[in-house]
Amino acid sequence: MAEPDPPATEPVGKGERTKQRIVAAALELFREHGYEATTMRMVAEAAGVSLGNAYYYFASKDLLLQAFYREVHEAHVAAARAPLAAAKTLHDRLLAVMQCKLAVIEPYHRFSALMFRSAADPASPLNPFHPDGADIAAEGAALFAEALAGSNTKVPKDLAAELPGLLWTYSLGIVLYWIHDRTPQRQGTAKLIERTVAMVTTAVKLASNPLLRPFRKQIVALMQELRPTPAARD
Amino acid sequence: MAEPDPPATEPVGKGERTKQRIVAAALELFREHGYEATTMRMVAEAAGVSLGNAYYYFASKDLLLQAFYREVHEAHVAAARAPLAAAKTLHDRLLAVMQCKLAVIEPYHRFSALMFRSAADPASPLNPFHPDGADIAAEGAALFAEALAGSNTKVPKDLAAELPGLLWTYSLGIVLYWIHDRTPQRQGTAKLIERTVAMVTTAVKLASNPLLRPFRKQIVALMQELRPTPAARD
DNA sequence: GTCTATAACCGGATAGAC
DNA sequence: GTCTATCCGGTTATAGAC
Repeated sequence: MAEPDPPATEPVGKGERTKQRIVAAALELFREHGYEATTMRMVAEAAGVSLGNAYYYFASKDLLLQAFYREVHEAHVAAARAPLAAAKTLHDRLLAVMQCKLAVIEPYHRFSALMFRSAADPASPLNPFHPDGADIAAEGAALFAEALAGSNTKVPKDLAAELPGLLWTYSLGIVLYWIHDRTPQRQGTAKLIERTVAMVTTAVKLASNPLLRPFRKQIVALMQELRPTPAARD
Repeated sequence: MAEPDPPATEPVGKGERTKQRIVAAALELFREHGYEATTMRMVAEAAGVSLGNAYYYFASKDLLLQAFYREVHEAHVAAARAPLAAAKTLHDRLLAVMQCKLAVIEPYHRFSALMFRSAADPASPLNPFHPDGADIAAEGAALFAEALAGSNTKVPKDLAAELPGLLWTYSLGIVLYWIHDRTPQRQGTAKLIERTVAMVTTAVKLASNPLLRPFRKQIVALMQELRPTPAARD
């Protein structure tokens, strides 16, 4: 305990290890007891630090969730890799991405409800529309861009620029439904994904039809208008 | 104070008045300080009751929000009456309903953020998908049904049954955007309403087109499938 | 049995010493 | 960077008043 203990394989900053311990303890406890039932005191104890020290690293309980959020996203990207490589049609590729999402988040169903509660708060960095979460949003859209790019379905150029973002928003809606889904094995959400992916595919194919051009233009114009999100204060 | 005080004009139960006072005090404080900054102790004091007494009537702070929720809905219905009577086209009628909504909720913008935070929690009775709130959902849909009924736009029969509910969901989405809207006078949301109402109107008109029949059927089938919401436990 | 009040409890968050 | 000691506010237990 008294040795200097030089940094061997870990060139990380001083308390970086402590931070990791706290995150690990929190995720473990969240998984086991859910978000609400896990107190900061429990996290601190499990991580072997004091309550105040835990707050030194994470200014709020919500902030601990951000770590979770990122972990889930990375797991989703990883899980989707193989199915995406196998699926060729747009329908199958979208279905693969959504089904992977569902599989990845399932273990957290209980505690995701509370996570979402925080995510809906505009002041929370967990909120999908919050600037701090912009990178996660962009990465989420990127996954859908990949799903689109690998398919043989033709997408009108104007829509192609907006579609990944639209699909990411769609996936948030599915997650919202999933949170409230109390059917066994989340069958309701599974069904919903099947149905809506089919609808999305139909819609994308219809989008090339000249009849729908005005409608498509409306959507694209709206999306472009919404993009910049000037972060004026209240 | 010692008189029996027979019920003159108020046949209300004993503590009904107290309850009213608490709600009134809470709404006032919410409007002024926002939800989070308003403590139950403040509410109790403003209502002239003890903290414990406030909890006797409202088991949680969230429950006070339910009262607010209903008040807002009734104000919305009232505010929409005149504009609805004046507007003839579907576009104008939807726009009227949405603009009234926006006007009615504007004074609560600051505290609605927190309200939504609660509303997103599946366990909260504020949640739009929660059975306890089913009546509010139904009334919300009814308002859109009225907007549809009074217009001269033709809606395919299968879709007509689902459209009010769809439009109510749409309005929830607009509110979600509004909560995050930091533009002056909520211009962003106003613009969004204009744009999306135009799109919705376009979509409803297109829905009669034979080309879109399969897509329409998909939507209707999905809506019907989602309806029963069996409330199985986790 | 209906209502009201006081005194805790608990957990998120903070202040300030070391 | 880490701790201890508090604060603060939602919530609950419980005792009594009408």
